[in-house]
Amino acid sequence: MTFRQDIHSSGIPVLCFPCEARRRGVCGALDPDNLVGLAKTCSRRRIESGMELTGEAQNVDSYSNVLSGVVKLSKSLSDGRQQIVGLQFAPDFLGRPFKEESSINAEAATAVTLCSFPRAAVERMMKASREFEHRLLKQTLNELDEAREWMVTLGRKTAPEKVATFLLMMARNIDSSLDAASGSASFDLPLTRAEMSDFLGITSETVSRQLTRLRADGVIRIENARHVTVDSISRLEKRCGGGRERP
Amino acid sequence: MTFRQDIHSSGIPVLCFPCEARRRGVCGALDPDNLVGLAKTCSRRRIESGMELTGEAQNVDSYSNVLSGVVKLSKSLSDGRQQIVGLQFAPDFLGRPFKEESSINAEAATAVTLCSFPRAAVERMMKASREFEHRLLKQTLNELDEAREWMVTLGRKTAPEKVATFLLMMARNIDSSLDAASGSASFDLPLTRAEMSDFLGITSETVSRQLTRLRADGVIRIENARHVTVDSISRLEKRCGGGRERP
DNA sequence: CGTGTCATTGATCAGTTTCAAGAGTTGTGG
DNA sequence: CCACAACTCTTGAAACTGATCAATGACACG
Repeated sequence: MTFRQDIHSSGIPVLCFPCEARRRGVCGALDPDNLVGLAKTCSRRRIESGMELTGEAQNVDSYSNVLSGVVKLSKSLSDGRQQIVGLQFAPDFLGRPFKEESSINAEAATAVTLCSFPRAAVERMMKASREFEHRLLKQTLNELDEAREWMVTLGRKTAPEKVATFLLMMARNIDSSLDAASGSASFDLPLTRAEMSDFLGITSETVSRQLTRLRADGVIRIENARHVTVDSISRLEKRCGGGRERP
Repeated sequence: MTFRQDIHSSGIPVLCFPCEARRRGVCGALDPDNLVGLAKTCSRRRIESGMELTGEAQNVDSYSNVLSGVVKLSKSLSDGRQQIVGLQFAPDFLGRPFKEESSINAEAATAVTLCSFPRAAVERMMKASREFEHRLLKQTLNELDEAREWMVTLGRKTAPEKVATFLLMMARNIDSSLDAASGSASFDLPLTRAEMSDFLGITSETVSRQLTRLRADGVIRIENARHVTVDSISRLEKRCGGGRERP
């Protein structure tokens, strides 16, 4: 893979200049020098939906930034039962530092663009830039918060609430309609019914039934099984089963 | 709270010398100078079972190391449903850095000893010692792994498997019998049936029934509702519903 | 225009919850 | 030291939610 390594007048590699990971991701931690060093080793890859990025119990030889698309992280039991334990959107950092092998499965849920770095380069960067490690810590803490939030959904919510919670999460993460605070959202689901069921800890039939119910109740519109429109986010929120304690 | 601030010949505060957090926790990151600085601000506290350490949506004004006992982290929905999202054992670091207020509830599940530091002191230490932040990152990554592992239990395991998985986790964390690899374990449950149910996403009645079943099947012995003995860990493992993919 | 994958819908079934009652424990005060 | 109160735990029966099994429908692709 070849790309221009010209240095922009600001000292930032052209490849990195428009990159989301520089603004909001871990690369924002790097000064131009470090960024140039890392950019030399990186490779941009487009990955088709359904491709496996890292298998469970597989060696980790690279880390990546998610530049577009959705990556699903999953774990499975030996009898085939599967649980999706997280979704990553741009500009999340993908990979588990400080461990020889991954304990989770990473797979492209949609078409995905990654900016990948060899393991060694990331480890060098982690040593070189304190801010880099700091950002990693912050992202990890956020992921931990999200994981725990999801544990409440998995352990304590009913099937209708689970599906509503998922839709709300999607509306907040990948709403393609421009009007942010308009109270409505419209988006393509990045997951199949079966994947949603693995995320929510229910069956795909139940997911389907609950979506049908939400449509019948006028909470959502389903254009073509993949595309969903939520006219009133607040109505959807009411179906998520109450948030934090103390109103 | 007063304590001797004498400096041991090694330069390590006497209070810290025997401390588990120095050997395996975040304090191990600190050189004697930093350790002395931090020790000046710390206070050792004994907390009775059931006391709340940090409420949801409450300001975080201190961080702690868990020195003994078990701390339970939970989240709850507005209608009272509760989910325990993690347990912390010695010498875990307790608290959520970089956030004004906690989004989870921390409560002493058993009697607990803490070594608490004012927020500012920890933040100073995080700036002063790179290794300190590094250890925090490592612990956070481990907690994330554990949270995701638990998501599989919550989302994809049956009630019998959930209870077995919980017992196995306890056997590994707080086995009081000395013989480590003997294949047996004996311990006091740190949680009531109701708390176990909130951890496992089932009802306390179901927990009770499953424990009864495990006892009837000879997998565990129940001495007094709180104390459990597992004679064969491997038999217990078989009831956890299969671990990782690919045997 | 098959063929295969994914989604919907229906009917039945099983596991878990709910409701209810009783058995064990623990602590308190007479 | 015993009796009573307050819990926690166990057990049973009925009710329900969500799973399973099965058939059909929708859509994309060769």
